[in-house]
Amino acid sequence: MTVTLADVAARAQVSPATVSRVLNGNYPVAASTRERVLRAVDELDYVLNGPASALAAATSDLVGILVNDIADPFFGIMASAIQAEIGGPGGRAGGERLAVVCNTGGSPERELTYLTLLQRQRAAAVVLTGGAVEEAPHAAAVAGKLRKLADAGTRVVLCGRPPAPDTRAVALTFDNRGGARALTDHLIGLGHRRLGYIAGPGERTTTRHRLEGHRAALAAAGIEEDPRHTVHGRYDRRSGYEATLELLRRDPSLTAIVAANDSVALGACAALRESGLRIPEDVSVAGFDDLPFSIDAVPSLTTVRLPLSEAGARAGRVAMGREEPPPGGIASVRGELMVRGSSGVPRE
Amino acid sequence: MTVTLADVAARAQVSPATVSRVLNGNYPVAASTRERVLRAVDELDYVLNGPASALAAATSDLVGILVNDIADPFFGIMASAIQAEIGGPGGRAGGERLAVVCNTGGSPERELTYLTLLQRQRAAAVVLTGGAVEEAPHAAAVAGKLRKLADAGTRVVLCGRPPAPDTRAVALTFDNRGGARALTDHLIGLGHRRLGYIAGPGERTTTRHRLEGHRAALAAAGIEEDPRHTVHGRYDRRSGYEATLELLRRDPSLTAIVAANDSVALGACAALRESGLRIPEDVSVAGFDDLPFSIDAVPSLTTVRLPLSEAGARAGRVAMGREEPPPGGIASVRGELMVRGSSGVPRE
DNA sequence: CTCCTGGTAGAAAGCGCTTGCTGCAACGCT
DNA sequence: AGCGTTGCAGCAAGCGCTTTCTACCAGGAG
Repeated sequence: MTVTLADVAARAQVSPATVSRVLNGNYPVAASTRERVLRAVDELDYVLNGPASALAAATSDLVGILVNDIADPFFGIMASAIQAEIGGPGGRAGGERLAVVCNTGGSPERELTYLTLLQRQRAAAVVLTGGAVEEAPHAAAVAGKLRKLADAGTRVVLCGRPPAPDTRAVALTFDNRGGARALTDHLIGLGHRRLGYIAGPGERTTTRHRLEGHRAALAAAGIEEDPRHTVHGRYDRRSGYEATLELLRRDPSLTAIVAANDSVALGACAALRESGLRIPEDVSVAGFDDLPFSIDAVPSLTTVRLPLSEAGARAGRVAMGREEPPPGGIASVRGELMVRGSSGVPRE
Repeated sequence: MTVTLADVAARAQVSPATVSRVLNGNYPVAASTRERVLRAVDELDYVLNGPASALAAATSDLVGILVNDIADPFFGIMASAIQAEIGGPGGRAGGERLAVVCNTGGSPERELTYLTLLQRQRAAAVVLTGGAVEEAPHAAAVAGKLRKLADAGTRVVLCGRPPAPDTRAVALTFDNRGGARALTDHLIGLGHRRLGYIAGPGERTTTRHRLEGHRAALAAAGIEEDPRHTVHGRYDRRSGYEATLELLRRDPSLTAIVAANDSVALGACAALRESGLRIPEDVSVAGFDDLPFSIDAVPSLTTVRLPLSEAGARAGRVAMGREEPPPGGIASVRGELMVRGSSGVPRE
């Protein structure tokens, strides 16, 4: 039923070996022969059998991209950039690779299972994006998998994710701590003293790093930290909305709210507005990531811009072996403070 | 180096066939034997070789999801929903399938190449999302591929995409025309007579359908169409911004702007605001899709809600053969008009 | 005119898994 | 007791491709 290499070979009057070589182009084949083969391929509408090829060659052209939440533009933008470099079809690289993005939904188990699935497929490379879960057993399990993948020849790259020790994985990490520090410094510089902080899920590295940066800024300014001023939630709008109401309940005198990311910040804005508070006159708001919609918020969001596309592209190139990994396999990518309309001098 | 089925078999003192059957669970194996095998698998840390298995079984557990732009939440949300149903790891289905999303970037060639790649991998199913390109040769090429995929046993589902005749592909189509009609009807009902329309790229089905709905509403209200009132652009914020300035230049007396989608609408809002026009007092704005951020716009966006998640989930189930396809293989999914703050009675 | 070399093509041995078929106990029936 | 069942396990033949090794053909050198 389906056309095989042998069929093409028969039609072109050559051996299967020759057809394979023409298709892979890694062995000298006379021009006339090549042409004949190519014609046969065309006439028969032959499509290579990926699994068979992967089995025989012991490698596949699959590249996995793991993301925590594909519905979140943060990951969408990164995935898009990574994938553009991987090649996928149309990428600049000649070798067509199937860049596939896998949605872990932030679940450690899923992450592991996807890694296994990718290992099973003998993926050529794997890029893990976004923060990791810090729970020890899981971190160890992931590290183990990554090590095995690397052993099997799969290139592993972490993008926007902290380095994984002892894994030979290249890490392009975002300087969340530094970005958060700069952001809160900015707010403090404006005169704010009572700042609420809406953090992400407690077990994620991203959450911890941003929170640490925030606290470092407070400490540096001699502002004592009030435990009531920090609330944990998810990385979404809804969470920001609810957390803001909670913060306001705990301390109505807050003059600024720092959110874990832009989506959360948007939710915070909505909650403030509904509470009759003006932004930034009554309360300043700050986000993180600088996703495209942040500039359209009213007022536009003060935030920390993360070079998602650039980092993704670089990760993609490294994964393809088209760019040298950074020295030591680790690079820290800095964010840039974007001061916009949502932050201002506090009232009183 | 790597552990194979045979190694596991040796360790468990059974034949490779038995190990395979334990792993696939589609053949009776005595409990004691099964347990022994499972233990060996565990001890050896065995990982099935996907390609080999796919080759032997002539099917793989790959499911492809094609999207036009993975950085766009419209697709992210759908992909997420589809994938949750496909299973991926953690899905409700037992059989672990690797749901992979492929980013075509809206390019017809890439779409085709991805389809070939998926065909090459002998994918179990393929879900194509979003509008299609209408150019005849390309449409034919895609239809041909889909037919071949179907012939090879791959289930093909279209989600938010018009039916592909003669392809046996199941289509869950959004009623873009109806939604657009309702939206413009709403605006006309408020008293608007001079409406600008920012359309998407001309060659996409989505663009055409939404535009048709809009025009149908105008015609029904006896409003003559002014060619100056329609501008084409891309489906992004930037495009909305520029198109709005252009519309305003062409006819400063417009009282409403209907955008191809929410992102475009956001851009339109920004342009209006910068032009010193109030929304909706001076100009009403309407979007399409009802993406999460639409409600956070100020004022919140009047738009047409498309059940992205629901449709995606359904598409995923159909792709898995877990739900009956709609009668005739085609279902039209309706949108719901969401009237919010960005639309109001025109001035004067 | 033979020998060697460089350039191509073919033969064939797998890659690791699935599965149809066969084999063989143990069992229950008449 | 004899024989058909039933339940499980193994054998072995591929699945379609890659790749090593061998074979061959020219042509130039000796």
